[in-house]
Amino acid sequence: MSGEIWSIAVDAPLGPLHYLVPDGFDRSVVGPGHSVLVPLGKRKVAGLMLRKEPNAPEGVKLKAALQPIPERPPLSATYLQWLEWVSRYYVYPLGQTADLIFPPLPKGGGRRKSKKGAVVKPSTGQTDHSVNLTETQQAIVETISPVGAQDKPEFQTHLLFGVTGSGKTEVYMELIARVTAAGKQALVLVPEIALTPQLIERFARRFGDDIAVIHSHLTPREKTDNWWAAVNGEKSVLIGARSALFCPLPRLGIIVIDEEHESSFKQDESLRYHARDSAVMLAKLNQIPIVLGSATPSMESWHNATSGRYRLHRLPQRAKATQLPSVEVIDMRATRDRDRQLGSREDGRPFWASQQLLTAISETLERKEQAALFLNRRGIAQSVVCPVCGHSPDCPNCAVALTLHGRSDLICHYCDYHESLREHCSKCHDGEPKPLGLGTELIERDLTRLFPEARLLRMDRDEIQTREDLEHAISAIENREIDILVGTQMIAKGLDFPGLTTVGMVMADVAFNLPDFRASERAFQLLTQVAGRAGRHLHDRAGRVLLQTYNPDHPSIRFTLAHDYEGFAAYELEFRKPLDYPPAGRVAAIKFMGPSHDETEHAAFTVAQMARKMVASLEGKETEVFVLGPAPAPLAKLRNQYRFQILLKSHGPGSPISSLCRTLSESLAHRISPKVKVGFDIDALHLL
DNA sequence: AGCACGCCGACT
DNA sequence: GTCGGCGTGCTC
Repeated sequence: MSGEIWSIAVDAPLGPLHYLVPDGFDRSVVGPGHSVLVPLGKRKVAGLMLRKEPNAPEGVKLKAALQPIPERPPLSATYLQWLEWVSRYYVYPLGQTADLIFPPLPKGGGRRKSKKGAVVKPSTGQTDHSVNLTETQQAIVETISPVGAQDKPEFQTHLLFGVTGSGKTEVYMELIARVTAAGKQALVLVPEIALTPQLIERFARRFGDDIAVIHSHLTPREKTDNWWAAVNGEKSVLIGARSALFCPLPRLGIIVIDEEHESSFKQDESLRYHARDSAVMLAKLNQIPIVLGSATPSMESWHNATSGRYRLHRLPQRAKATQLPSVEVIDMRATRDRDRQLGSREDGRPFWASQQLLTAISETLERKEQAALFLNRRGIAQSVVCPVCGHSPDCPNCAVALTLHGRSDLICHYCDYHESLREHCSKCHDGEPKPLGLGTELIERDLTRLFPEARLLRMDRDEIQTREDLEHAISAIENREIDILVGTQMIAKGLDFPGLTTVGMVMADVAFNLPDFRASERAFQLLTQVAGRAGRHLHDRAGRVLLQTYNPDHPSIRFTLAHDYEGFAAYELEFRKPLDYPPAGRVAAIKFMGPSHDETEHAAFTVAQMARKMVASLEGKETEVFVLGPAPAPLAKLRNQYRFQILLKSHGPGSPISSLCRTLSESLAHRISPKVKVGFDIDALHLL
């Protein structure tokens, strides 16, 4: 059989393989970026054609490609190049990386009684094209995308820095309008949790049904329909969570990443890509602008913006005439000491609540406004502890304590293992286990007692499990059917309720007491975000935010109090620099997972040794790289899998770590037990 | 990742 | 005897 030899990326954890594309193949479907079905061993898998090769590697008998895959549209050279970058940089097989770019189902297959074309519920009234930008907003739009520039666009990363309510979305929409008017498409990525009906409705008011939406709560069919609507150019605006980045848009003209600091843009399994960073590369390859927006930019983006790599745009204050909320710090050490002196709390006040917080809630209720209490932990108690022997029941599958829910349900927050709380300690059979710590459920229970007349709603993963749950909750709050809201992260992000004027952070310490170098950054972001929920629609006065903490002097608290992001960033960057933490240096984690503790640990030691040897041989030639560990992962055991990790840290910029990991992954094949799974986490977000 | 092959234990 | 467990090895 005669034909051309092509290297083809196959859907398997392998590098590209060579295949014969027979002469009889339809020439119109042969070329880089086209998908073909190829034989691999005894099975048939999808393959992506990369390039024509002059000859086959020695000692292999070429197989012939079987047939084209019409359900997979051909990828442009740009998307192909981008996929190759993603695959190389994040050290993940190209064929499996490429698999993410195609829809979950074939086009139109299994046609159902679906509302044809109704990709987005058309918004109620008319679309509203009236534009009322402030002068600052207008100036920013002009700088990023002057009228007419859509025809000769240039690559530039813009950081749009502005507090909640400063009007970032208006800027996005005006930029997008210019791009779509020029016949191009816009990609908008938002964190999954922020992809609310309200947000979609906002875009729908401006762009009508020229919108496609992709998020994880769609059925595969809906996802496929939206995917095609964007890929065949029917829709000009694609709004989606992280994975929408992999939707190959034919006329991409601008990318927007809202809340760019959100850690959910990083996928933390299989292909561990960062959607923001990968999007910047996609924009660069397309030579188009990309806009990152945040009220609390990541240290990486802030560093890039202040060093001139990105262009910084400030939206100074709230666009409407509302004030920033007033933030008060409540030193819980004083509350605790007073409680101890009194011996007991005769007023029935729960240990987690200061008098100031309870008073603020009462006042809010009297004004018929809404209050929200935030705590980043579900359940009644963090754990239960035996007062006699100190034992806490822990999960048999994971290395964590069980969390108390309700009266007597002990639940593992990682694998969902359940057991009942025994009356007596299962270890010493003597003491009666007592709850330790607190969670949203306890707060709700105490509030029910303290404010019996108030209507309470708890929003956390136990209560809100589906998108419908979320929508119901949101509309209940909007319709003022709720007086006090208690919740986790879920209520901190993107929600905007006119009646919400008072926000309490029950224990700010939960965020920054984690032993991770990003803990301060995350705490500052969270505190600022939570604070931003209060009084967004008040005109006569400021909303009120109360932060309860045992560390009132912590920098995250101090700078939140002063609404001073830039001060915080300067402080934080100065702290990281001497330690080579990002953005001063780069980090990566090599993760090991296996059913046997010893084998997993051994594999990690073997790879660490290989890495050290490689680093030594690079000495002087490249940027310095440090190999740390291996050490047990923060969650040393998860779902009966033991976990170890090696950390790599490099001094200065550049990406020697990624290429080091690539070399490692190629030479690692037969040197460690096949039972141990190895994953590379380039630019890892969670080190500890 | 699949899917083979292959070498051991325990079942009608 | 052979059915089936999963260790090991390969896929152009």
